[in-house]
Amino acid sequence: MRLFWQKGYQAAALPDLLAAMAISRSSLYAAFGDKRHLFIACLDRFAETTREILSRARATRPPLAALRHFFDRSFQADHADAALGCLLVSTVTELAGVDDDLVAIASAHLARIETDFAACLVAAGRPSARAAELASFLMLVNEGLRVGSRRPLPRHDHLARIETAFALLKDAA
Amino acid sequence: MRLFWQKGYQAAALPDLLAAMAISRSSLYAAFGDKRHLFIACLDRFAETTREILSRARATRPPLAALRHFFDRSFQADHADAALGCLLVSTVTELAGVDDDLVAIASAHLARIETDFAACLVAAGRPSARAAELASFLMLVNEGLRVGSRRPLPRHDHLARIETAFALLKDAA
DNA sequence: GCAATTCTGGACTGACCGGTCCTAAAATGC
DNA sequence: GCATTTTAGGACCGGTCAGTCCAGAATTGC
Repeated sequence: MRLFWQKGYQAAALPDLLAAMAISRSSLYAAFGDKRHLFIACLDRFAETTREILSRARATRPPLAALRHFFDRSFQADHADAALGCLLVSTVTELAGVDDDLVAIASAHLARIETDFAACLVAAGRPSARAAELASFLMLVNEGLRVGSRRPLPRHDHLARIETAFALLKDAA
Repeated sequence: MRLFWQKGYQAAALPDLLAAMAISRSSLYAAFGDKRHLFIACLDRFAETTREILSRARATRPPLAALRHFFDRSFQADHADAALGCLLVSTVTELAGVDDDLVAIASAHLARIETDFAACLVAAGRPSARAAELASFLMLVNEGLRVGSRRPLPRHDHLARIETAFALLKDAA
């Protein structure tokens, strides 16, 4: 999963995947069928762990703080995956027009995450229509941040972007 | 350029490119050297035409309306390129970790566009520090919208996202 | 209208891709 | 501890990739 995350679907070659998984070709094909189905399994797993980040944050924080934590977490100094962005977002941009079925899967996962955002906002007292609108905006911010995190910008810029986005959100909410 | 825009760098195969350009292999190699340099030429051209959209809008509109037009334009009903997103954004996500030199080129173009945003905001009376901050936010919105436009969502959702983002921006500005 | 030059088309190459297959090793059941 | 079943390893396959090359067509200069 990490290799797909770093390199994208197309650029992750089978020999690299095998080395990363420390198994042989036939084992991979026996377990997953082909590269594409392995990738789908990675998309599912990525979405699951991503949603867990938010749900775990909600267990220990008020709803809005949990949301903020969700965005901050990826950019913490000790976080090695900060520059990798989001596998789902990268998949959408890499494979749109190339493999639209995979894009549909990734997009559906993003939609579920957006629903989680909305649930968070409802828990924070927003009416459901407004929560949906703001959740859509948060997903927009998420997509933008994940693209931005793959750009060679100073770390401070990334953090400032989150800060500005949440400042605007706070003013409006 | 349109083919790279639709399919991305890796998935745009040379035979497809030749067909789209209606020239032969040797002509392409004589003119551009290789696929990679052709792609760089496309990145430059894309950035140039993108910046012209904003500069032309500024010639006939007040600064903030020009900015809004820049974002609206891509999603107009008659616009065939609406679902293609942004070649620079797609390049960043597709090639980060694969060809970081190309990512640096695309990222530098995005930075120039962000500077154009900031100039717009300064012309609208914002102090330069605030203009830079909001321009960074607009670039975040741009990156998010261009990702989103490659997702199979109803057209209305895309328009609503622009609406929400600008509503938040207006409240804060 | 001829000759020198430039440009074009398409066959060709080596490399690498994803996927298959067969053999050998390991694990399991008894 | 042996026989059977399951799993792993790596050689092998056709296909496609980006890039090269040469012969023939078009263009240019005069």
